[in-house]
Amino acid sequence: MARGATSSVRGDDQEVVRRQRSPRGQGSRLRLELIDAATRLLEVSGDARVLTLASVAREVGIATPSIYRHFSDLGSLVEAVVSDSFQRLDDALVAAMELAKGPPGRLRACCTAYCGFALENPGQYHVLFNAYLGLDPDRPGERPGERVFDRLVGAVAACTEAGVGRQEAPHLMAVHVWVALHGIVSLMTSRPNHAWPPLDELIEATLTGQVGLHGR
Amino acid sequence: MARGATSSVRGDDQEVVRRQRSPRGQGSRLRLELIDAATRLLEVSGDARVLTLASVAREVGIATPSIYRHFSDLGSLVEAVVSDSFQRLDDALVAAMELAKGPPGRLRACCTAYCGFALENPGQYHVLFNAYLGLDPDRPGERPGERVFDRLVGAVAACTEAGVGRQEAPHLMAVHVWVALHGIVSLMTSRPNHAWPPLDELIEATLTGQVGLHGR
DNA sequence: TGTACATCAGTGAACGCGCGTTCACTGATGTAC
DNA sequence: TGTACATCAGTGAACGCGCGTTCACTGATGTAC
Repeated sequence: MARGATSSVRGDDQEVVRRQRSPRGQGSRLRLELIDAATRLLEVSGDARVLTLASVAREVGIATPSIYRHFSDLGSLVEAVVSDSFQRLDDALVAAMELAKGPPGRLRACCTAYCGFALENPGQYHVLFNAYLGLDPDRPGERPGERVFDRLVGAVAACTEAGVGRQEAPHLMAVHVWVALHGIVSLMTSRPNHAWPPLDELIEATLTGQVGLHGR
Repeated sequence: MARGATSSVRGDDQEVVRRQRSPRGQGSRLRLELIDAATRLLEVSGDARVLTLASVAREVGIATPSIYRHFSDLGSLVEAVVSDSFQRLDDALVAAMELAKGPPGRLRACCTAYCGFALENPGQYHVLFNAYLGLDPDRPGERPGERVFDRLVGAVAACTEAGVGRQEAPHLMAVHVWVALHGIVSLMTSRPNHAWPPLDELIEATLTGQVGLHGR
């Protein structure tokens, strides 16, 4: 029986030592490893409600109770994962926009990066934007992902200010773009067998139809 | 201890007899009750993976093993619920279109009914269209909800044939409309605190931008 | 009309499993003296 | 330089719970004779 042993063997023949203990001052290393492991598991399941402390511990290679040193419960671990994921999504949008030129180019880059993140990390994206995050809907200011939406508003507004595209309320046009992008990535993920047009055509149709952008 | 008793009392003072047994030939009544109960529970959770046989049995008021008389496992119960829900969504679309006049009116009615179903039954809608239905993505022809999409294609095609709206491939325009509608209802459900424009404006913006329909 | 019997719809008890949570603990390592 | 000790990072055992699944069963009711 491998239980209680200090090492185990994985199917791929790689010996996995039961995770080396962090050196003295660096107990918070495990914290980061826990977030990483939970992120990987959520990427597979796409829902925080099926995540268990036991599975996270297994993924990291520690005993389940060790998690309590770093997180008071599963909820706060998930919270950490979610805020981390939102940050990486936002970073991806900012990085993509920095590389692009001109307001329409930056809006296009923003949309492409948004879809890219969602399609490369469908599970994480689903955790971030599905309805069952376990948020308190009554808590005021409880609007996770609002910063991401604001990037979109900013990118649309820059077009409007530059006289490119339709001269309508940027906030409203951004809503139209957001729902379209969300619909694109959600359905492409959940219906992979559907006959989808190429992603950039879907994005372009959205920008044309909702912001009045034309051509690339 | 109430366990094993033949009745229990609900909080609302209503005595609930532990469900009356079906008369002889009508054992399949429980089958329908199970589907109903599972539908209610899925409406709350929005994910088939957190549904349990025990919770369904509790909801109906029977012993858990009784479910096995009607469904071999949780999966086949969920399958029944899903196919039932898809049917009701499709029925809703057809009914709405029958009441409307003219191709653009029928397309609008179809979109409105689609969103109506999703916003009135967000949990069910989420079960139907999220990625984690547990479908085998490799099984050919495994495209649940395709019939619903085809309604949209038909409604768009009718407009095109009548010379209303943009003269482009109906199938492609229907894809654009579908992703937009899905995005609208998914995000409105998951971000109820967001400052959403009225639903019909969102739908109208989609029909204008993607099908070239103007005015109501 | 009466009765034995088959069938039907559903139950109760039991089992093993994975989980969350608690508790006292271990054992390596840095540090004070 | 040596050593006692505190601290830090993480463990193992135990518990109760809800779950899925099995099994032999119960008891009402329709039916054959």
